[in-house]
Amino acid sequence: MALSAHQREHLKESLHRVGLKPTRQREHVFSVLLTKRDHPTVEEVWQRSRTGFDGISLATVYNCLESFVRCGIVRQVNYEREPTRYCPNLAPHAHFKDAATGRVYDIDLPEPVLETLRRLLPREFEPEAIEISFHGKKARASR
Amino acid sequence: MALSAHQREHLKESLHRVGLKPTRQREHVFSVLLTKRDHPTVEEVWQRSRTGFDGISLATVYNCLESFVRCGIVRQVNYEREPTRYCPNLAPHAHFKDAATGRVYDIDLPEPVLETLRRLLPREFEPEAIEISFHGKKARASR
DNA sequence: TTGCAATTTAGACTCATTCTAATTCCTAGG
DNA sequence: CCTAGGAATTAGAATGAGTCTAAATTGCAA
Ligand SMILES: [Mn+2]
Ligand SMILES: [Mn+2]
Ligand SMILES: [Zn+2]
Ligand SMILES: [Zn+2]
Repeated sequence: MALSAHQREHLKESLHRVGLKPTRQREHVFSVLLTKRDHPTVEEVWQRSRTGFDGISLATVYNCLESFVRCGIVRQVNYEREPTRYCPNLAPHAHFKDAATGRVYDIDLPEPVLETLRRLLPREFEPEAIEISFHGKKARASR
Repeated sequence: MALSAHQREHLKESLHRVGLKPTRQREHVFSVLLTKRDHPTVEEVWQRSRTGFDGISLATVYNCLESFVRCGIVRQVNYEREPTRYCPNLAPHAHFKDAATGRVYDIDLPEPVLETLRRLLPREFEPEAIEISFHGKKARASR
């Protein structure tokens, strides 16, 4: 799936802010991330990218994803020491990993909850990032 | 520092529950974890263990720590893909990693806060574990 | 056109962790 | 005491996600 004009602009501008250029590879890999928002690993992004962009190298996928993280439009998600996953959801959210399928879901994080967490810290701690990960079972049901 | 009778008993019983035996190496490595509670990596645990138990191997330190995790008396702490750290604090707590020093601190987690977090999950999600990690700066002060 | 810097690429490399297979330890039974 | 057998320990090899290197390729701007 190709990027919309709006998405392409978002990417271009974000990259530009950190001195990087939009390239064919970056646009394609970004569109792959947006198309199926299931927190893919680098290998998965690579496999998906190869259909629609043959010859793209694994190294380039690593590089593209690193660029996106650097310019703040993608987050890395780590569970234990498994391969890093990538998430283009820019809203504050936690992650839930289903033990049965390995799939990772986004969980919305309201600002008041974040504030509650920040208040747990003694005065001398100045947090720059908070990461919340759930792990458990997801029952079949709804949606 | 040697284990107290109470600590030795705790270790013995915990290992026993999962079919493992207390050994000289396990007791020593466990005492190392309790002596300086700064979330050491395996390498650090190994270095500390070697004074007081010469000849203990890195493989054994890996094995001991895995045993402790398996029987529930030690937690693994991961930040990004850095080497795994180990924590013998059994109370529910989050972690704060100081960007300047790399040191990891325990942050107490009151049950009501955990409950608030669990309530963020849609009905079909059944969490078994919640992990909360802060990252930021810690100002000099207090203590 | 040409020149140049950024990007892409293949493949080598790193290093935390896991695995393997050989030794050592412990202890229950004789 | 002895000894057999299972558990634990050990050194070193293997694994694999991620990083690095150095050589092509690309895309612009002069
Ligand atoms: Mn983690
Ligand atoms: Mn993490
Ligand atoms: Zn996400
Ligand atoms: Zn801790």
